[in-house]
Amino acid sequence: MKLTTKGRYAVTAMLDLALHQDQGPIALTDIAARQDISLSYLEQLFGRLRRQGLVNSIRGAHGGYTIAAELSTISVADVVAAVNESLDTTRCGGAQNCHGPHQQCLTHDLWTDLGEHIQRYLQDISLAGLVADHHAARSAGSTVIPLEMRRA
Amino acid sequence: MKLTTKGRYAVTAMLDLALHQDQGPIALTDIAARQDISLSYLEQLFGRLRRQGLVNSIRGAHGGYTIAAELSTISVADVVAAVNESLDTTRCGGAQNCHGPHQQCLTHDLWTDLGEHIQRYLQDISLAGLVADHHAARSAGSTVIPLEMRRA
DNA sequence: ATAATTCCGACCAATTCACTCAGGATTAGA
DNA sequence: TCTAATCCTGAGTGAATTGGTCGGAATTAT
Repeated sequence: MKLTTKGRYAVTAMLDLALHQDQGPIALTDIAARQDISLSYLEQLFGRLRRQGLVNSIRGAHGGYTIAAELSTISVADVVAAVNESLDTTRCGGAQNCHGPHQQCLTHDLWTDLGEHIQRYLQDISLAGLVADHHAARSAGSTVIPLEMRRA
Repeated sequence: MKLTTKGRYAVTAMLDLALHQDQGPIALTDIAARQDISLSYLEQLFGRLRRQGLVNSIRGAHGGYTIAAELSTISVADVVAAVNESLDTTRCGGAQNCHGPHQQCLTHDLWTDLGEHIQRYLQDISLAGLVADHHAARSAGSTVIPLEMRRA
């Protein structure tokens, strides 16, 4: 589970798509404009998202992308994994390279445990959850200012 | 909190150092041989660890490195942070770049929350804990074979 | 003196990130 | 049928990072 801005771009774009999915297929140019991400880069990311089955594409004029499943069934972990493609975790596949006095095995366990920890964390957050959070923040913003926004 | 093999090398080396600290200053050549890490690379890593105050160095013949504090007070997070040096987290420092409809703010919170999550996880694991785990695994190995080792 | 070390800085190949560019394929609408 | 919008593909690019290598200087025990 690699954590870079690449994954964050993908999640941001998927969230944008989820928030506008009632308007039919959404073109990448719209997402690029709203989220300030380069169109060509979005095309790369959505190529992977499509190949992983997270989105459907409609080509041609008035085409665009739609989300391919229920928002509650797509987790942030799915999106990140889709664009990263090689969650090689520890590059010491299995028991390999854990020679001699088992010292490398110990840190090996440490990192794999951490990896699973992160995986679980991101697996428990679905697009539906992000959408709900967003709407809650928006509606709360009109009456009560959320804690996180008071400082800024 | 960046998670690469660089941090894992550092933690592995620090654990090796902790396991041999009763033998006085440990030379990097020893750690390099035991852990199969390039000596020059270890020199880079220990340069940072020293500048961060995690280890002490003794120069000259029979020199080497010692751990600069109680093993229980040094966490894995400390070691990883020491060699990574720039935990820029989100590169959108604070409220910057979170414009318009707060959509970027939402994913921003998501990633900062995750970062804190990982930070807490690694902060709770000390070198003393790793050493204890290692000794537990070793002593258990002499009588009962641990589950992870039955397959290999 | 000599050998063992830490230190330091330069350099390097491979990879990844974030992005650009050019163009082809497909389709709705005029 | 033409045109514009859009997806799709692949190639290339500059900057940064990783994981080193190399050469040599400084320090110190023997």
